[in-house]
Amino acid sequence: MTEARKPGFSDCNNATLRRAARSLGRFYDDALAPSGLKSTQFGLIFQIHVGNEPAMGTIAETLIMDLSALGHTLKPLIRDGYVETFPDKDDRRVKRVRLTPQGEVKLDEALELWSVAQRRFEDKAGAEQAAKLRAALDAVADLDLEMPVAAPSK
Amino acid sequence: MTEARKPGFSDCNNATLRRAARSLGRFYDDALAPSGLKSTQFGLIFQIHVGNEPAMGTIAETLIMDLSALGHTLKPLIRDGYVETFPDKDDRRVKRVRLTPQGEVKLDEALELWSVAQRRFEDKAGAEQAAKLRAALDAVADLDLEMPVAAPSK
DNA sequence: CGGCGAAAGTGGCATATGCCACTAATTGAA
DNA sequence: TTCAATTAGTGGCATATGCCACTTTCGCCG
Repeated sequence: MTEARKPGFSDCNNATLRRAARSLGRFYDDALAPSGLKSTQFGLIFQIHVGNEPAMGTIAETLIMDLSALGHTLKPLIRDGYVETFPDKDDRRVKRVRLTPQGEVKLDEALELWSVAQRRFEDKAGAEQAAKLRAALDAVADLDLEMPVAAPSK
Repeated sequence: MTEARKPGFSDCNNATLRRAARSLGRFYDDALAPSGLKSTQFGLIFQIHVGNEPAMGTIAETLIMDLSALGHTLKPLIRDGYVETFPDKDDRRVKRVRLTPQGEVKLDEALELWSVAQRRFEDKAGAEQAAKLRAALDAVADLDLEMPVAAPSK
């Protein structure tokens, strides 16, 4: 095969996804910059806001992220006073999370900025296209891709 | 408005994209684990491989990533002997990148693993759907979203 | 009731990414 | 030729994410 027919890099779903994520991430980050929040922090704060004082594990599951990663990501937000945690009443292993009043204020502030970016994106990409893209992404995120276990052994 | 009608979090294109990226990233990472490479490193190595001893700036542009981020990401690969850099003949500011023989070997090894994951993904998601998704993601990545400058001042 | 295995987090370590301030090399214009 | 503006990278600093090894709690079973 000629040099041109390698397995095809741009065919990698993951690479393509990450590339787009970097691109879009910068755009939303720029838009949110005035609030001092990164687009990831905004997303996390929003999730906490809509959740009912969610447990860390619940948030991690919803956002499909590693629990420890969530813990790390939460730190700067706690440090800056936007978020606070408290132990679950019935299960001391569980740590619940909620926004502080300042966190709520900051969220409102960020939402303003976010909606501008969101609107601009939808304008450029087409609201319908955007909706389809999100649906496709959600479908991908929820796929059960687990590689079949080599040998179920026994 | 009722609690149910907030601007809609899952409507955030960026958040949805990141969530999917985390999900898919883990899948590809798992698949590539035996090679010792992360999916991101694999993508980067592949890009270097197909490029013609590309300059760092060129790679960064292609992958839509920050130049400094690329530099950081390259370090472990250089440390492990998969990649090496050398100054451009005509412009000493430019640093070109290429795979070492070991890097080529590692790439081949990773490609085997990658194709298994890729195939599995396409099976689950549908090759056609996957192709459409990649096209949509590329379109998003290449959108010119720059926020219109507030005031061109002077 | 004692102990074992599961569940939920934490901390440490490593990579992924960005931004900013700086340095080195070039280029273009006076 | 000389110097200001531009271009390509580097290093430092901070967040984003993951995995792994533990520690603390629970839940359950004998």
